[in-house]
Amino acid sequence: MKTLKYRRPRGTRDIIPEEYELRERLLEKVQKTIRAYGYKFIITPVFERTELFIRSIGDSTDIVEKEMYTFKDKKGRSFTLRPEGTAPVMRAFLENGIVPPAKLAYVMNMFRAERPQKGRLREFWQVGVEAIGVKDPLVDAEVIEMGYSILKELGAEKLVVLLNSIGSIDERQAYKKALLDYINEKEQDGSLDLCEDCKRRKNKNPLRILDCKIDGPKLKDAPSLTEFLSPESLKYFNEVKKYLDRWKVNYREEPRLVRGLDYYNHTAFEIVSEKIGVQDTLLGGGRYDSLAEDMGGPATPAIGWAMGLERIIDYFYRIPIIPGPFYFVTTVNEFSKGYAIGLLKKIREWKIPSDMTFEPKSLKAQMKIADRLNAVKAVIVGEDEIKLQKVRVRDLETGKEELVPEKDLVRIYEEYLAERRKKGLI
RNA sequence: GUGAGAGUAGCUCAACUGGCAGAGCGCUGGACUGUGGCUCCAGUGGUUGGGGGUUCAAGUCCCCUCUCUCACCCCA
Repeated sequence: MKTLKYRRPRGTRDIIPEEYELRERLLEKVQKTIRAYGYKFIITPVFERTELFIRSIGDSTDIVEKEMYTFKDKKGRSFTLRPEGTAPVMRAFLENGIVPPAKLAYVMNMFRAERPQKGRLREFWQVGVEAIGVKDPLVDAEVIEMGYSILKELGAEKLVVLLNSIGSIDERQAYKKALLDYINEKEQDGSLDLCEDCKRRKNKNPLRILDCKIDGPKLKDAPSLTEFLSPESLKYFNEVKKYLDRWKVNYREEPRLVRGLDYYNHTAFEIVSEKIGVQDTLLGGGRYDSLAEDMGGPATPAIGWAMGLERIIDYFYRIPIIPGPFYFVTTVNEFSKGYAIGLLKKIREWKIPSDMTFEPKSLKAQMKIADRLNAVKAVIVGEDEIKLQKVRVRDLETGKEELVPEKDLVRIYEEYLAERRKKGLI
């Protein structure tokens, strides 16, 4: 390849027409469903005060420690390209005085400076929902069920909801301490030697040690998080499951499922597809009842999830054929071309997608372009047609031609639309 | 951030142990002077990702760098 001067930054993607079209369709479907559950869409700024993310996500999380795109403005204030949507949406909810209960949804791009791999980019798009202001097992179940339904509608296969309750912050704190005590004790009597990763996890996120491929199995008789949940937490969790059963959501309890971000409590979940590779989480979320208060707002319970658009697109969507102009106007010489540009303008005033070539080209070459663009009809304007005050309309699929007066172009277009509608193609 | 593999025409990929950079598809034109898709013919196409080194000679070997892929960490 010729060496270009500029290439896109690592881990980013250009959304070229094929993928753009595909996204539009996919998002249309997703947004329709989300609205059916009573959500309203919002957009927040791409960057926020760095502090917002550090305080809400947690300063010892990977996101904050090594993945944020942070920069300073001219006055030395620190800003960060959003690495996730929940904190900004909650901030917007509070700042705009939106009245709870509120169901907010978004389609926004996120930025994390990770090493890219399949299904993991530095700039990526998420569809997310946040149900703010209600604490009831029904909401938890509804949010999860909606995510599950959306993925199913999109054609994702072998879906499983992984479900857990990580308790209140206090309960989790108590458990963390018990787990660490247990581990420290075993390390001291020499019966346990943690791997390098887990030594690091001890300080950062000890709950993850249970999930470690090396050390996890060694901790079979460690205390379990469930033992530390209060009767209320357990009851709440059981009710969530009850509703999920009722709505026939395929879930599996996953006691080792924990959330990386600090603001989560109680219900935590992921939806994975067992059909795809290592990055199999299509959607992840949980409850975060203390976030609003942490940000200086009134105590407001909330729950939500985010879904990675690229992962869906990569695995479940095929490239669609992009529709071209409806009419492609072709000419045979300079005279007919002069006539045709007038006709083209008229067609466009009728708001019918249309185009033609301006460079002098043979009719054959023009037809070829029409075909390549996926045009529906070629409109041939030749001297014979002009003499008859008509145009020749050639159907590019069937090859059938008809000689009609100009204004029939509107009728032909409308008939085509009606036909497509009848077939449910629009 | 750690580890491994890869990068050759617009795209998909060839080129034996270092020895003239190729094919298919695409694109342009023609066969068919006003008719696309099928077929046939011709043409177009490259600093072999970039930089440096070894060598008579480097796509091929060595070093650096960029990007992609896979895995780890972690996550959507």
